[in-house]
Amino acid sequence: MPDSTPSPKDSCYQALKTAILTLELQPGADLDEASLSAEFGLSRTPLREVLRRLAGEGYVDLRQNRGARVSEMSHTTLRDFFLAAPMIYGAILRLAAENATPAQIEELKTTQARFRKVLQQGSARDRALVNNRFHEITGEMAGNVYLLPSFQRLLIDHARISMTFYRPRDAAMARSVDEAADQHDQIIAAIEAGDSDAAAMLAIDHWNLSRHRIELFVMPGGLDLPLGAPPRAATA
Amino acid sequence: MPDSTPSPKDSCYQALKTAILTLELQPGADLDEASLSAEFGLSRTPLREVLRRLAGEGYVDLRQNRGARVSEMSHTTLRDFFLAAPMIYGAILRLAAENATPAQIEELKTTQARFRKVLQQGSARDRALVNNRFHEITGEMAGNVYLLPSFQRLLIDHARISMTFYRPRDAAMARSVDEAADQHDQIIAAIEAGDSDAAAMLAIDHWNLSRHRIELFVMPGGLDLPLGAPPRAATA
DNA sequence: AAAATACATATTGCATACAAAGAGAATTCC
DNA sequence: GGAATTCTCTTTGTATGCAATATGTATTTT
Repeated sequence: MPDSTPSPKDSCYQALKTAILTLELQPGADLDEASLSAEFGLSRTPLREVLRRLAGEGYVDLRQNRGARVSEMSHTTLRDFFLAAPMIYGAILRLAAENATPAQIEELKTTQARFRKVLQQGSARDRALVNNRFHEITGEMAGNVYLLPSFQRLLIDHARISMTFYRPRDAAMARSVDEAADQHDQIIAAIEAGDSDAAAMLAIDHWNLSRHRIELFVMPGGLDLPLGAPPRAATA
Repeated sequence: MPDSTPSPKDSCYQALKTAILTLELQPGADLDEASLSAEFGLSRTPLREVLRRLAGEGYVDLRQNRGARVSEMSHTTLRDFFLAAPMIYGAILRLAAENATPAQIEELKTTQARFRKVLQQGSARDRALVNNRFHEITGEMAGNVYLLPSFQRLLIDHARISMTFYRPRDAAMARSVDEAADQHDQIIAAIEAGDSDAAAMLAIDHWNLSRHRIELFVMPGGLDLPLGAPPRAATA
C-alpha cells in the first residue's frame, strides 16, 4: 500500500491548493507562516518549503522579507489568460488524444461521471474542483513537460474564475454548464479514438463556451478591476 | 542603489542556474545538500529553498528522501521539445512585438551586441548564456504570466542543447550561428516596429535554423539516448 | 499642528541540532 | 559459495532558537 497516511506536509500543500482554487483564500490574501504552521501542525521550515513550491506553480507570490500572498488576478492577467488559453488547451488536447493510456482514459471517465454528479447535487466548489481535475488529467495524458507548466498555471485561474460563474443557477447558466459537460463527453470520445484533430477542435469549442461565460458573468461592465477581492487587505 | 551586494542565497541560485544551463552540472547529476551548502557558504535550510525554487522552474528534479538531481534530457523530452518550441516561441515573439517597452528594446540591443562579440571571441559557454539571455528578454517583453512558465522551461533545455553545438567550429556551423545572429537583428527590428506578424514568422525561422543544427549535431545517428550524461552516476 | 525620527513589536530569514529514512557493507544462515 | 538479513553510516526531513528586516506607534522637533 503506497502512502496510506499522507504526510502533514502533503496535506498542507493540498489544502492550500484547493483553498486557493476555490477562492476560500482570495487573490491577494496574506499568508502568515506562523498561523499556517500552527493550523497544519508542522513547523515553519517545511511550511516555507510548501509555500516555495506553491509559488513555483503559480498559486502564491513571494515577497522578500514580507509574507506570501495568494497570486492576484488583475485585468491584465485576464487579458493574458484569454490570449494563452486557446493555444495551450488546443495543444494539450491534441497531444492527449495521441498519447493517452487506457488507464488514464478510465480515470477521465470516472472524473466526468463525478462531474455530472456534482452538477446536479454538488456545490460550486465541488464543480470547480472536479472540472479542474478533469482538465488536469488531460494534461497528464499529453505528458509534455514543456507545455505542462503553462497549462497548470492556466488551470489555476480558470478554476478561480469558474468559482464565480458556477454559483448562480439561472436557466441560461445551467444550460451553458450542461453543454460544457456534453463537450467533456465529446472530448473523451475523441481521445479514446485517438483523433487528435477532433480533440484540438473540441478544445477550441470548449474554450469558447468558457470564454462566453466569463465575459457574461465576470465582467458585466467591462473588465477593469481585480477579481475576487479588493486590491489590498483581503483578509481583514 | 538597489542591492549592491547580492545575498549568498541569490548567488547560489544564480550559480546553480548557470552551471546547469552550461552543462557544468550535467543532466542527472546528484546535488548533495551538505556539500552545496558548504560550497556557497549558507546553511542547509536556505539551500533547500533554492533547490525547491529551481525544481519549480524545471532546473532540477526532487525525489522524496533522496537527493535532488539536475533534470534529465531524454529522447522523449526532446520530442516534447520539438513539439512545443515553435508554438511557444512564436507566441512569445508576437506578444513581445506588441508589448515591448523602449527600455527593454534597449536591453535587447545591448545583449545582441554582446552576442556578436562572444561569437567572435567567446567560449561556447558564453555563447549559450548570452543567447539564452537574449531570448529571456523577449519573454519579459511578452510579459504573459501564463506563457512564461513553459517558455522558460524551453529555454533551459534549449541552452543545454546549444552547448553541444556551439562548441565545434567547422565552416557550416559557423555560418549557421552567424545566420542566427542575423535573425536576432531582424527580430529586434520587428519588435521595434511593433510588427507582431513579422516577429511571429521570424520566430519560426529562428526555430527552424535551431532545429536544423540540433538534428545535425545532437543526434547524428537518430535520437535514442539521453543527452549529455550517461543515464545514472553523472558525478562519479 | 504637521512632519520627521526613533523606538517597540511582529514577522520573515537563517543556522544549528535532532530525528528519520536509505544505501551500503559485513555477517550470518542455508 | 550465494543470498538474505541486520547493522552501520550517510543523507534527507523537521523543529527550535536566534538574528535581521519591516511595520506601526509614540515622541520629538520645527
